[in-house]
Order: sequence, then C-alpha cells, then structure tokens
Amino acid sequence: MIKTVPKPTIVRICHIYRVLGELENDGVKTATSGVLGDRIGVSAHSVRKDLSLLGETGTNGARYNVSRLRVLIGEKLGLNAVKKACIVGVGRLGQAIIDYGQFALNGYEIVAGFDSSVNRLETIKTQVKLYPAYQIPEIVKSEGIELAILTVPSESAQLSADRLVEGGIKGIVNFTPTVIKFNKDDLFVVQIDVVREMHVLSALISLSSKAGEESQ
Amino acid sequence: MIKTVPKPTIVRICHIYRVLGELENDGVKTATSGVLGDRIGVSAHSVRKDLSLLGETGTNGARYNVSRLRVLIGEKLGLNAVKKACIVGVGRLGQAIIDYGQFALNGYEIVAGFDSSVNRLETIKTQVKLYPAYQIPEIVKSEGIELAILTVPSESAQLSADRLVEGGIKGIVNFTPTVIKFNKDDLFVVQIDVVREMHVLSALISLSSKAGEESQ
DNA sequence: TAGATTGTTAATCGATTAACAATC
DNA sequence: TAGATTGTTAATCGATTAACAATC
Repeated sequence: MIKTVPKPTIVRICHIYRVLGELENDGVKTATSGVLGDRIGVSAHSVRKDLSLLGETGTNGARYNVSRLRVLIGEKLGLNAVKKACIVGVGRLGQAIIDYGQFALNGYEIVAGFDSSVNRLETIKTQVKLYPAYQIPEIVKSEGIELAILTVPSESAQLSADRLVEGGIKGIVNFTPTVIKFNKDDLFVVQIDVVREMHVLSALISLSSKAGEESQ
Repeated sequence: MIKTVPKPTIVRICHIYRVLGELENDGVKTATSGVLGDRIGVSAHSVRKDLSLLGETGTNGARYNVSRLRVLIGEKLGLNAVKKACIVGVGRLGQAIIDYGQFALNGYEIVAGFDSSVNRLETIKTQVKLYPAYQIPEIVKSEGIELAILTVPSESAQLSADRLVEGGIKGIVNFTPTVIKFNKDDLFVVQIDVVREMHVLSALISLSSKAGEESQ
C-alpha cells in the first residue's frame, strides 16, 4: 500500500514542510500549490504531484490548509517528534553550527559534542555537553541519539563514522569531502561540501558561457 | 557540437576532479573507473558514462592517467583557473567558513567579506578585507568577483543577493533557507541548508522503518 | 453559476544501468 | 595471447511536465 516516494520528492516535501512553518508563523491560513511552488522554486504541478504521493493531502478544489498540511507531512515523514542529535568535531565549523541554533526551532536537540582533542574539550565553552571521541559509541547508545553532524578533518571521517555506526546512529550529515563506507542498509548519509559546490558553480558558469559563444 | 551535460553528471565529475587531486597528491599515476567510482560512491559504469560525455578522456583499453584526466576535466569545466570569491555575512558561520581554508587549496581566493553590522566589521579580526554591505555592488565589480558565499540571516538573503547581482556576480552558494529570486539566466545558485538535510534524513529513516514493518 | 484549484492519469523527457565491441 | 579496461550504443528505469476531470 505504501508507494515508494522518489528521493527528489522527499527533498522537496521537506522543503515545503519548512515553508509551511514560516507561513504558519506569519499567520497565513491557506496556501495554493502555486504559492508553495514559488517559495521552494518549483512549479505548482510539481508541488501537487509530490503531495499526492503522500496520500490524501488537500481537498479537491479547495486550497491547502497550512497547519493541517504541515502536521500531515510531519506525520507521514516522521518530522513532528523531537529527535536527538550530536556533533562530532567541535572545531570552528562545528562550533558555528552548534551556535547557529536553528536546530532547536526545527525539532532537533543537540545533546552531545565529541572531539578527539582533549585540549579542545577543556578550553571550549558551549552549552552542549562535550565528550572525548572514543566515547561516541557509548554515549550515542545511552542517550538514544539518532542523527549526527560530522565536522571532523577529512582523514578522521571514516573512523568517526564507524564509531557512530557502532553506537547505532541512523543518519549522518557529513561535512567532510570523504565519502563514508558502511554496510548497513538502515543508515542514511547526506554529504555537504562547500568546495564541491563552488566547483559545480564554476562548471555551470563555464559551460553556459561556452554555449553562449556557440550560438553567436 | 557541445552536447548538453546533465546536471547530475556535472556534480559527479566535479567530485571526480577533487578525488583526482587527492590521488595525485598521494603519488598515484593511473586509476580505473572502478577506483574512481568507489571513491565517489557510484558504479564504474556511471563514471565511464559521465566522462565520455566530456569528449575524449581516457584511451580505449588503458586506465585513466590521473594528472592528465584532472587537467582535462579542469579545462572542459573551467576549474583550473583561480577564481575570486567573497563572503556575505561574517557572523559565526561566515567566519568559520573563511577560516576553514580549503578554498585556497582548491582554486578559490576569498578577496572580500561583507556585513551590514559596522560594529562587527570593526571588531572582527580576519585575513580577509571587510566592507560594509552597501558596497557589495561596487567591490564585486571592481575586484571582478565571480562567486559569493551567502551566510547572512534568512531575512537579508534576497537583499544581499540583489546587491551581488547588481555587481555582476555569476554564482552564489546560499547557506540561508530562503530561495533567492532573480531574472538573469547567467546566474547560478546552489542551496545548502543543514536543517533541511536533517529533515531529509529523518524522512528517509521514518519511511524505511515503515517499509520494514510492512514486510514483516 | 463561474472561476479557481486540487488530484491523478497520460505523455514526455532525462538519467542510469547493462552489454559489448574496440583496445591496451 | 589472455585478461582487463575503456567508450558508446541500446534498454530500462525513474522523474517531470502537461492535461483534464472532479470539486470547492
């Protein structure tokens, strides 16, 4: 009965979920597929198609009820319950991400930070509890941490990931350029790499300018 | 003559480009499509197909020459020349990204930082030259800055982007959850949103556990 | 009722996987 | 020569776009 939802659709619906939160805060009660599409940068068609894959969402002919739709997406995708997360590697980037603070507002509680440098653990002041890296499996298990943000140096990425897996982590946001290897099919990893994104932009710019010359 | 290269292919090739750099540093001379695929997390098939879209890359039957392939990809995608970049919003995240420092090693020179808080501009110490936000168009133009990293509060994203566009920026890495609107077809934007990635992970976890229950 | 809007099927488009000849 | 490897065509698979009936 559960249709498989395409990955791009999941990404877009998560985006819609966030936009619905903003609209709710602004006191907006209803929204059309056009408005939602506009906000996330896709067509109205696409929004309706995506939402329909989730099962009954709106009512035929009537606009979407903002708060109702948000709750519904949250239920279907498991976004409503608060989840525990940790951060591995509390260097500059790690600290900045902790303090960024949007997590608490969006259903994530950062309950632990890990680092292999004892010196750093002692000198850093943050509201998050800090532990040495070797305690990752133990703490992840005991605290029931589901998600991890990985901001260690590239060379330590695999080791850190192994420890997280040992603790039973379910998802990792990997800020290192290293692709993590693992043999578990119930672990999910997303990769964020600023340098690669810069390269992609450079490539798009370069290819488009070549295409431009071509057509002259 | 120029075939249009699919977006996913561009992303993967940029990833390969980076891996080739690592291999080169490690003194590796040749590599197979299998090795490259392994490193970036895709099949050997996929690597060969992607590279073939770039035109002649390897030699039929022989392994890829690491340094030759890297230079070749760099030429085709415009990644070899150093590009100037700037950072808009030098709060915690912005500073962390500047200091992250992988940019210089990968062909990007960050030549300017902008912020609307005069106080912050005066107190922050960094190796990057800082300017008030209203000078964005002027400096981007005079310095010939091509790429921008956007780390301002979500509410200021559109205004900052407008100023960048006015200066003639060609690409933006947008760290805010706000989708930027613009009417230029020679501007490219990539979005990075940690919270959304956390949501996507949560959704994948939730859907997979449901699918698991289903099949029991 | 008329105009606007959703949900869903059908049609198009694009990307990935498989297979294999050509080459080292 | 034999085994390994690339480049590219063909086949499959998946995603997006378009269209339209159903409904408010």
